[in-house]
Amino acid sequence: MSKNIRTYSTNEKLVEERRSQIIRCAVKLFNKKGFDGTSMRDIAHACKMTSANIYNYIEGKDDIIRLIMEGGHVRSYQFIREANEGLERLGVIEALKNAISLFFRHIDGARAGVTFLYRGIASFRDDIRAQVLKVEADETAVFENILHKGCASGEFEVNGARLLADNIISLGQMWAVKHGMLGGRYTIDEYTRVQTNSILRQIQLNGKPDYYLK
Amino acid sequence: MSKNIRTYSTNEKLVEERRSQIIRCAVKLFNKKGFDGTSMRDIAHACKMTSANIYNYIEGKDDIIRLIMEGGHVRSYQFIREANEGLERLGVIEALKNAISLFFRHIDGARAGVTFLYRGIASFRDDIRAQVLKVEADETAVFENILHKGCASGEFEVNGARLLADNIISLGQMWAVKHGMLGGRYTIDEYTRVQTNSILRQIQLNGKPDYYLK
Amino acid sequence: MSKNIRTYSTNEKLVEERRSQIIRCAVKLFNKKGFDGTSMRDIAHACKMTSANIYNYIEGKDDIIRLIMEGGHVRSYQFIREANEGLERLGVIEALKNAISLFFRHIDGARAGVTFLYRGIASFRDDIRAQVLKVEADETAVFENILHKGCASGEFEVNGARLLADNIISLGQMWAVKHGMLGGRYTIDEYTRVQTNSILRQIQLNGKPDYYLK
Amino acid sequence: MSKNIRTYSTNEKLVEERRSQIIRCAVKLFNKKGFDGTSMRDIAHACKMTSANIYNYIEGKDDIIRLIMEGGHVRSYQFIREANEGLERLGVIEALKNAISLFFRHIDGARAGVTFLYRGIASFRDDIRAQVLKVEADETAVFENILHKGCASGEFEVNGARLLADNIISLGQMWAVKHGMLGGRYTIDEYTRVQTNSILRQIQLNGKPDYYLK
DNA sequence: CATGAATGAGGTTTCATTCAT
DNA sequence: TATGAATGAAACCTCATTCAT
Repeated sequence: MSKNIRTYSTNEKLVEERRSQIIRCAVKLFNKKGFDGTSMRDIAHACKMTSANIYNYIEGKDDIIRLIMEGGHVRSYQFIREANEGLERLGVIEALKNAISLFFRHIDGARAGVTFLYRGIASFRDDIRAQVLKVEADETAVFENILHKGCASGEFEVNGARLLADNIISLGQMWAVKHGMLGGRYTIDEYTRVQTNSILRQIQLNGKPDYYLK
Repeated sequence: MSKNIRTYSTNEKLVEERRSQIIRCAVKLFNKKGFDGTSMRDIAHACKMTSANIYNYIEGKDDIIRLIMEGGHVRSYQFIREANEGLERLGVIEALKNAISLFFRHIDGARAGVTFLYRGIASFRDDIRAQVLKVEADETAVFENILHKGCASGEFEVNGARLLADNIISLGQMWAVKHGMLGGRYTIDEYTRVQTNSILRQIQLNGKPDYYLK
Repeated sequence: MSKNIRTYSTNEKLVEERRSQIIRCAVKLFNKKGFDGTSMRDIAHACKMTSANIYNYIEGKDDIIRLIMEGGHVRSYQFIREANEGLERLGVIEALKNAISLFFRHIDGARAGVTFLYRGIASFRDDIRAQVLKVEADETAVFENILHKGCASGEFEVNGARLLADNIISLGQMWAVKHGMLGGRYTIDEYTRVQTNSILRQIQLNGKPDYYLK
Repeated sequence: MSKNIRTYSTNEKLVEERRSQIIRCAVKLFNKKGFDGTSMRDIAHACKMTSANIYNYIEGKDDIIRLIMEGGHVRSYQFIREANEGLERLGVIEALKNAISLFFRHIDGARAGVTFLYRGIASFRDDIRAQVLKVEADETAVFENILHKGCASGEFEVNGARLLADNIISLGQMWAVKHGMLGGRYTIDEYTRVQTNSILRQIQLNGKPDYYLK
């Protein structure tokens, strides 16, 4: 439970439960109608509470953004941890494939939140925006790191590791943001496989162009 | 001038001028605070009119979205025309490079509008959303078409032409949406060159992996 | 309580109470300054609510017209029922006198509402206007019916029953609309008696011109 | 031309012409949408002027009410003059019939204006309302006067001459206000004849109940 | 004389939030 | 803990009116 948001309840369990209820409903509505286009009444209605009651669990509408963000960050850092762990365990090629898979699955599990953060970021308050960007940078660093390591070992040949890392992140976000279109054509696993192939092609494994493709 | 939006002015020149003024200011504000988070007063203040006067040139706030969209579409279809023209004139590889370059420059010339449309699309009214998606689909088709042609002639080897086309579009949008970050690291020309290389690598020109890279 | 108008309150009693409060104040203001000349703030001020709170009980300003109308219609149909009942019980002459008396008292009990509806009718939305006219037609039919019956039985001699019925209705409305002038000269009972005499004189009871006058 | 309303024009002819144009259009709109529901733009549009230009001929929107009223008064006093003249020339019965006929035709010739004044009167400024009521009182006095004279000479037997006079006025106004309904059933001449008969029946010409009916 | 552009004031309505219960 | 009533502030938009041309 975020300790930084005022509560009138002392029952942590309940606070947790209500907040997740609020966030779940709010995110959906925000994605449909925008943050300012969604009223507290809308949210209250969607999560079967009264709007007055919502204020027992958050201080104000803006807190919902923070909660969504924090939820996303927990997942993000879990992804980062697991990906880095993989890098220790596996060779760079496998580590990259592993990281991509983890990342895309992480995104897929939080599509609504990712979409909201991605779309809304420009209009968030400065401190919130900074935090979101920080996490995105940390995620990007995971990939950049793997790419650098691959280059150092001669296994990859990349020019512009940072940008390729950015691209990978964007492909993930694209899955969330454009899911309306993509979701009809691919499952997350197919999407992961095809995009992984494309990425691997870009790291220019001369002479062994296809062995890594399943 | 969009003939479909009510005006109380009869001076076409002025209407054009005021509308572009309105749009220019509005887009910036929308990107900063979101559509619903931006008030007509904000816009009026930004473009040094009274909010009452704005209503001499548009019917309502929603029209601003339409105007932004229409402006974007004119540019989009110009890109489509030029890219298709290139495809007739040039070989597929050059045609692809040409299309990418045109597309990225098109995006760069309308970054604010693209960002707004891209971010806000989910919350637009159905008819507007449909139009925006239609144009995006037409843009995507340009790339898909080139890729198919290259595959047919044996010059490309792509699996998943449609998705690669989607990716290219997304890379363009990324330049607009993440310009805050990317703009500091690359000029549009550098960005174009690096991404073009990455894309070309993905079309798997076996045996001639680098001749096309400048 | 009108079930067709949106409320954010769940307390029916309160809704009833607030709505009647709103209507009572609104009608007075409408008659003084016209519908469009009266602002929601005016109304709110008059009934000691905030204008925002009014919207907990009605959907919009137009609903006030509907509520006024519906209140009037309940009374109108009560008059119609009672008058028709009288026609079954009494001879035509007594039935006519009874109906006039009932009608005038009905009008007197809702003077403000009648005045508003009568004056404003031309500018109401089509559906509302149609309803008001329908009720007025039903009221007129009551008198026309009595007059026809009297003619059939030979007790009355009227040429133009329908117009005489219209006239009776108008005399009633006149009591409401011109009450500023008439109210100083007559009580409703006096007004009723004098007008009843005039009406009875018009039905031409040959040979017995005065026996029915008290 | 009303000398009391500011003009920027010195061409009396033009002022007269423009004002009558304005009034003619405004009255129609007022009756359809109410005074406050009609915008200057509406009026300007209806009389093919610009709203700015209207202000060359009147000081403000309220002046239109005054102009309508003044136009009506000219006609009213013409009616009063002619009716009184008739009373000198004719016997009371003929004078009454003459006055009714004149009055109804007067109303018919200015239906829109009468309707507007009748409906709007309650919301006019005090001085305007006073003037309208004054004229109505003068009109009423014409009939009251005839009725008194007829009673004095023994030709009439009326109890409540003033109220009967009021009724006659109301019947005339009814022709204007309810013309939508009545106009379909009667011409003004038929309406006049039937109502005249009804009125004459009320003055109780014992023994000669019908000789005056055509 | 007539016009089009412009605006301050004010209209209706919504909303985030509070508070007594 | 949860609720329903209430509200100040602000949103979009319209209008009567002015003024330079």
